[in-house]
Amino acid sequence: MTKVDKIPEPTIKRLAFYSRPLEDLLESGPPVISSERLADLCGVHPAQVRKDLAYFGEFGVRGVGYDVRDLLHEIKRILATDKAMPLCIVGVGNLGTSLIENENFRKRGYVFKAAFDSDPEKQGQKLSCGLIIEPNQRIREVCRERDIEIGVIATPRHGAQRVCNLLLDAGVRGILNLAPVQVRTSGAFKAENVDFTVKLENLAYHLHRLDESDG
Amino acid sequence: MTKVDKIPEPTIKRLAFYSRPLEDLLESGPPVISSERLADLCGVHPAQVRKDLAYFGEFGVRGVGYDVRDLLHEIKRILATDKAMPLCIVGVGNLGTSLIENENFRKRGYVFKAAFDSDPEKQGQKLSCGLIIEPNQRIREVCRERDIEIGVIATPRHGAQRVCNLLLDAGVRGILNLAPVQVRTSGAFKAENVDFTVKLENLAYHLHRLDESDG
DNA sequence: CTTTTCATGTGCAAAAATTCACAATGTCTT
DNA sequence: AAGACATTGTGAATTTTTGCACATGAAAAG
Repeated sequence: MTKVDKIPEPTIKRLAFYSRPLEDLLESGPPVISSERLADLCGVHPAQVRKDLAYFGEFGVRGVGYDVRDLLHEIKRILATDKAMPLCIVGVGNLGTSLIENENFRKRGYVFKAAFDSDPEKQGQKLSCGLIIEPNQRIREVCRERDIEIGVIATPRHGAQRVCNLLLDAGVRGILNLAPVQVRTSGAFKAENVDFTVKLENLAYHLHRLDESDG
Repeated sequence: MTKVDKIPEPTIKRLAFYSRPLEDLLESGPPVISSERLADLCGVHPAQVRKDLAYFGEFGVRGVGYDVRDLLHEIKRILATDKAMPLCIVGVGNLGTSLIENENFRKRGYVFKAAFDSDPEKQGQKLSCGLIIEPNQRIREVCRERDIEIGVIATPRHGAQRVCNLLLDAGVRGILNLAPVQVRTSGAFKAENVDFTVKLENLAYHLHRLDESDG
């Protein structure tokens, strides 16, 4: 299907970037876009855009550019966001709630099918989306029942690895971890860690560096 | 101060990773750690750890390893998390609230000094941390007054770039953007974008790929 | 005091990712 | 129908990042 076996990881990340402005253009914008313009909208190099897309086929027309509708469709197919993907969340605090209610998740086919929390106070509560908060003990049973594919961890830091293990044991194949630890998975299971503070520390480093080189 | 002028960007990211297990070890664990063990805890290669650290000095003792306390201290100094860093947040929804109340931010010296929202309903409300939600029109005035260094954007997608411009105009030097767009900055200003759905799409791609190669 | 042990720090090689530069190839104009 | 023009797709060059392999140096043991 694809030209090479191994697609670079950064390419996958950028495909998701590319889809954002394409969605806007689809609603209001010219029906065709050049690699130069798309690159500019995403803050990357035009050749990068072309090379990234070329891994998966020849989607463009020389001298013209890429058809916005077609390209978006292709990217969604590649990233498998054209199908519904059942998720569950563990940890229904502020962060968890904001994810469950997040528009962008639903819009891309990510549907929360279950919510868990270890706090007995919260268990049994009904969320705005209709889900009932279940105790962590039921992770295994419920995930198998509802064919959950991806587990989202929004617990405090110290519970995260334990929850991760529970989820993998429950047949979940991927983990999105928002607790500030690197959770570890074995074998074919994949975990993505999102850590806001890492990004902040990055900013702080660069700001601080500027100060030093100035003074 | 440092051995080379240009420190690789991935190195900075990893320094933040390294600090996580070090904080745990500081509380309960051996006072010394080898690059091998630290690498293992962070899921990277041991030589990578050594090389990353070596950019900033010789922190280890040959034949022994790194003193946990010293190393953590050095990393915090490098990342400038040893000083308080004044933040503001724009967009006090679920996500915004969860950030303001986030323990890890405070623990690393990131203090929210102002909160803004464009919704008149929210303006004037008092948050649990004591801050009063201000209208976006006051961003310029308040940020200058309180010497805000970094602005966190937790608005819906479409307002993000406008808010970013407001913040930069208000003298903020870095942006942490949590809306699913790439916000653009000019000159010395730096923006970090955090997009959960990008990570999910990454997971989805890999899961889907496994399916295909199986069947 | 010498030897052994162990893990760091680092020059160098390999791998990965990015960018360049241009041939290929489509559309538009006349 | 032919030439001008624009933009893709891609091999080659460059840059960046990672990993190897070993000399180096500190501590512990004999």
